[in-house]
Amino acid sequence: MMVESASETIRSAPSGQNGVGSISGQADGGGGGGGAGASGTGGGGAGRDTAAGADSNGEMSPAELLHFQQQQALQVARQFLLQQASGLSSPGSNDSKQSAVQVPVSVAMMSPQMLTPQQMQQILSPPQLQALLQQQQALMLQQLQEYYKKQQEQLHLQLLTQQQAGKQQPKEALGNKQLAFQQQLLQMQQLQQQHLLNLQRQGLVSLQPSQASGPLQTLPQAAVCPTDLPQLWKGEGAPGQPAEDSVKQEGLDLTGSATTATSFAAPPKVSPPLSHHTLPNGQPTVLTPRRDSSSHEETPGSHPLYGHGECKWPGCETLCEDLGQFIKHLNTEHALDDRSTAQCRVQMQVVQQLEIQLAKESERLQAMMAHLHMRPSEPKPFSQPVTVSAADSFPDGLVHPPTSAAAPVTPLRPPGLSSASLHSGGPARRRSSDKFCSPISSELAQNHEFYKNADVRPPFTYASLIRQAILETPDRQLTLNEIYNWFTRMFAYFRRNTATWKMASIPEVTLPGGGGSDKNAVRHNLSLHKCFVRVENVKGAVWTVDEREYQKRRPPKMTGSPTLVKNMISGLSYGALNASYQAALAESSFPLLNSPGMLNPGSASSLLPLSHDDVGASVEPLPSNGSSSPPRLSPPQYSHQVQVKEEPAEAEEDRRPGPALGPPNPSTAGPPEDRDLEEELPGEELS
DNA sequence: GTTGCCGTAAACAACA
DNA sequence: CTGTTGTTTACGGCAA
Repeated sequence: MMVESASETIRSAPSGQNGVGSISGQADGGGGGGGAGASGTGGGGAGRDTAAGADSNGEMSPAELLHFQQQQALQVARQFLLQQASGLSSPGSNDSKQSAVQVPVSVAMMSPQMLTPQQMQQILSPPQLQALLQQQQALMLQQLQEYYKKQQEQLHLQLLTQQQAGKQQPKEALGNKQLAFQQQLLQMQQLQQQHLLNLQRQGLVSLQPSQASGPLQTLPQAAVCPTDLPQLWKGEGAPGQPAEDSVKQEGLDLTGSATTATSFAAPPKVSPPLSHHTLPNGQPTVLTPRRDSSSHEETPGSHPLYGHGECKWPGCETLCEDLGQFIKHLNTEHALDDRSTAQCRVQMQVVQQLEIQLAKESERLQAMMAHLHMRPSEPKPFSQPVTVSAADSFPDGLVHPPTSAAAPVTPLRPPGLSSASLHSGGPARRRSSDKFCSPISSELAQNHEFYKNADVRPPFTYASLIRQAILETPDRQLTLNEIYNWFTRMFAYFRRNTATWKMASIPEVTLPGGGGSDKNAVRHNLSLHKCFVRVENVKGAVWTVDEREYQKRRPPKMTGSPTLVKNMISGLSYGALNASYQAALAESSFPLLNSPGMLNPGSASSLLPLSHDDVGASVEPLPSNGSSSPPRLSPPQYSHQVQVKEEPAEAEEDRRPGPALGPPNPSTAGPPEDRDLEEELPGEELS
């Protein structure tokens, strides 16, 4: 998995698809520099030393040489560890801050300021988290690229030297060297294990049986002990390095014999290719358990590094027909060698960096929420946690369209949106917001730019959006195609899916995440909801909105429970509402809102609709006024105009939109059904 | 556990 | 024949 995700991320990153971009963007700037610098420092230094050593090696006695080389190896490894610990290597935008992180991430993660696991979970949905991780991973990988290469060079140099110089005891030399490395790796492993454990404890990482199969699971207690190492190596299980096998076996099967370290040290060279069944489980250790979640952990016959028929080792996408073949591939191509170990290290760093980043972002989110007076642990925010991207979007309270970052897919969170409303676009989503707290019109107005540029799925239902589209037009009517256009024009999200948008029929580029035809969804909604009325126009058929019907839809909740409405409208609701809205309210000090009348559900509903465009249904009143940014009228004025204009207009227009000839709007007149609304709306509105 | 809403997918028909 | 527009049904997820 990791591999795959990494590679994917990298690929996608450039294309600028994800919102996470925001993060990455930041990271890039600072991170790049930081990372490079760090790597340079560590790797460079080591490299030099190594080189020097190699040169002089020729004249040393075998014994000396060996010793020397061992020292070098240790040094390199130490440097690496050092970097890890100090966070020097970390690239991220946060170098400066990161430097502060001198402790293993795990420790950092545990800092008090951190959100609780639950909170984190709420904030970051698995997919989002994953996306974030992937993004970060990509970044990290890139940034670590240099370091990695240097390390590689060094290692190769060493190897060459060894082979040349120590023909007599090549194996021994190698063995020693490996031993040294292994020891270092062991240390790193320990760090990592601690990490995982910490994460696990925090609930950030849920180790799945299969994933954890490795050390953590099998040898919980041993997690921190050498045993893990083997596994790390085992994965790469090299034909050339049998030791692993044995080691692995030991590690896995024998619960944790501390001896492992030694054990593998001893045999470093022989290798019984693992055939193994063990392999499947073993690998994982290394990295982020989470990522894999997508695939096969559950299947016993699966392997964390194998999925979709291909090897997921970082940078390797070799196709393997079956697990057996894959294992073979794993053992040959990703054996325990310098390259593999280096990759492991890189991966570890990636994970660590991600963890650090996650911690930071979480913290940021918390601060943001605190600032917005939102309850950190929102009532179960929506199943969709927000991508925490970032902070970027925030400071000014204005939308920061991801410009340079290329409108990353991600989610910069629209300033005005509550975390709830944002969702990263997975298939199933809940537009909770449109249920009551967010008036599309104002919301859109506020975040117009944001939605236009950020690939974020708007937190509104299709129905709401369609309605919005229609109401935005002077005539209050649109053809299907115009509606489509509106969607694509207004939302980067739909634009992105243009291909699918066009129609399912066009196989074209079916975006992976994108999925199906939103067009179909639009059509479906138009047909399905009574509130959308098709009118035969001169030009053809156009769609209009039957406001009553539309309101009728949701009100059930609102009207149904006056108390609810009341609450929402009243101060209580404020708390729940968006900070931005609140702010808007405060600013505009909309009289109506404060007026007792607002408490009355009926009045509320009447007002709402008035507000500009969407106001929909429910309790959007709040936002409607102040927030509606588009036309900058003074709140009162604006609202007034709207009211007067819209309501009546709607009533009439809806029924027979403009030129509508034979307005098939039966619904309008229908008194019985609309009672609640009709009674309330008309009267109040007009009044 | 039920219900309602929503999103998605898909089959189909009518029409240009 | 193909593509678009509409309608309808089914299914799953989620929240109340």
